[in-house]
Amino acid sequence: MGFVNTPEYGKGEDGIMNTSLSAITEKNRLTSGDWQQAALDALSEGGLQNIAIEMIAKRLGVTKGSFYWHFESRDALIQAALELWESQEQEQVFGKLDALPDAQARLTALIALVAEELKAHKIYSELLKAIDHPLVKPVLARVSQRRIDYLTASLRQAGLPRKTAQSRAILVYASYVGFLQLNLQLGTPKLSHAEFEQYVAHLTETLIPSSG
Amino acid sequence: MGFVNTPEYGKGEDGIMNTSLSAITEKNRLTSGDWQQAALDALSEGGLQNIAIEMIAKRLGVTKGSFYWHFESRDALIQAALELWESQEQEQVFGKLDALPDAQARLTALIALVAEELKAHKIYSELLKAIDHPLVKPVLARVSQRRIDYLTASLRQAGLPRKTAQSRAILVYASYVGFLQLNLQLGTPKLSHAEFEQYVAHLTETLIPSSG
DNA sequence: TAGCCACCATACGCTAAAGTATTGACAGCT
DNA sequence: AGCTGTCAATACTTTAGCGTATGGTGGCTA
Repeated sequence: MGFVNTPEYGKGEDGIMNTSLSAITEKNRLTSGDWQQAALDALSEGGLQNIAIEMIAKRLGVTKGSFYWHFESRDALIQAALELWESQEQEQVFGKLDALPDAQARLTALIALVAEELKAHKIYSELLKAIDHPLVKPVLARVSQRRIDYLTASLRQAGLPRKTAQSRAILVYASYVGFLQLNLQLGTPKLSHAEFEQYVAHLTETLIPSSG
Repeated sequence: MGFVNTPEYGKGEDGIMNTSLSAITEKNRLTSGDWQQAALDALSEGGLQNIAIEMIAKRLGVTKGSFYWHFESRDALIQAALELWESQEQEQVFGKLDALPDAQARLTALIALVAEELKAHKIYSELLKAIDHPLVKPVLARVSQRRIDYLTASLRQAGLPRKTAQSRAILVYASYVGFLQLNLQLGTPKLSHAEFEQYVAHLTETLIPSSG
């Protein structure tokens, strides 16, 4: 159950004590999990290039010497952090929605979930900008595909025919990605709270099939 | 009418001979316009970080020594290239559409225009990924806002009430941006030609008001 | 034809950031 | 107490890319 179960980045045995994630582990000694979480924090703040070892080291209160004990290279850290994100991702996003049995409720809940906590999607947005990196691309492709598939299934359950559901799922997801880039990254167009609410309402009306 | 009319990057007088753009100017000597165009090419291929002086110099058959005669710095090149792009942009995208008087025809033509030549949007897509750069952000904000405004106006002309048109414009443009990132950059979802056609048709039906 | 000026080459300096080598400290086990 | 393994500090090397300093060449004008 440790975070480092592939032999590439962890040099030690990693046998027992690798269970805590956030909040630096007891006794000031770090685990690779601490580095992964710190890397994700840095990523969400300043993009992939902000995953800089000396900078994260300073933030963790140590130096590079520590880092290169836990990881083989910067790429290894990135890869491990992405794996962590992908798993956290899957729990958080899908875990909440699978509870709802009704497809329409699930779809509107999904939109609300995105609308409410935009900041939680910063990492996805940053990864999108770093898509050129060979380690990022496959992760993002998997996550995006999973989400689109999930959307497609929900739309079908909501009554759309197969082909329509496929196109609609892409449309919904593309509008999500685009809005993320436009509003979160670019800040354009600037929307007041009311305008934002109105946009969300319009989006729901236009793209989510109403019960019928 | 030269490309360098702000005194920052051109050191010479630039008085007369700055008229040609692509296809390196006569006699193997370069103009700042050649550098700008080469920078845009590099940008569309490998992103902003691919605007690397020595690399472009090699591609143009010269060395850095040439570059720093024409420009003060790398940032000056980026800025000049972005200005060039923004003006080219405005002609190409809006020039074609303004010819059509009917709003609906304009909207469907717009979608077709995007669907046909995706590669022409590579630069926009790359700039979106480089949004953190202080020189990129304002340009992209201007361009995006102009397009959204244009969309809003067209949607109003097509019969949508004001508030609806505003939300719809954002929705359409967000779906454009998102699809760009997903398909152009990520390659997900992979669509066959038929599926792509179907998606475009679905998008038109769903988001563009039909004459009535 | 002398010479200036636009354009370019060459060689160098500088910095940020990754990665390496070596040594050190502390904790737990024997 | 002494060993050993785990985690970390320090100092170093390396690389990429921007920027600078300076000198060279070919065409245009006086």
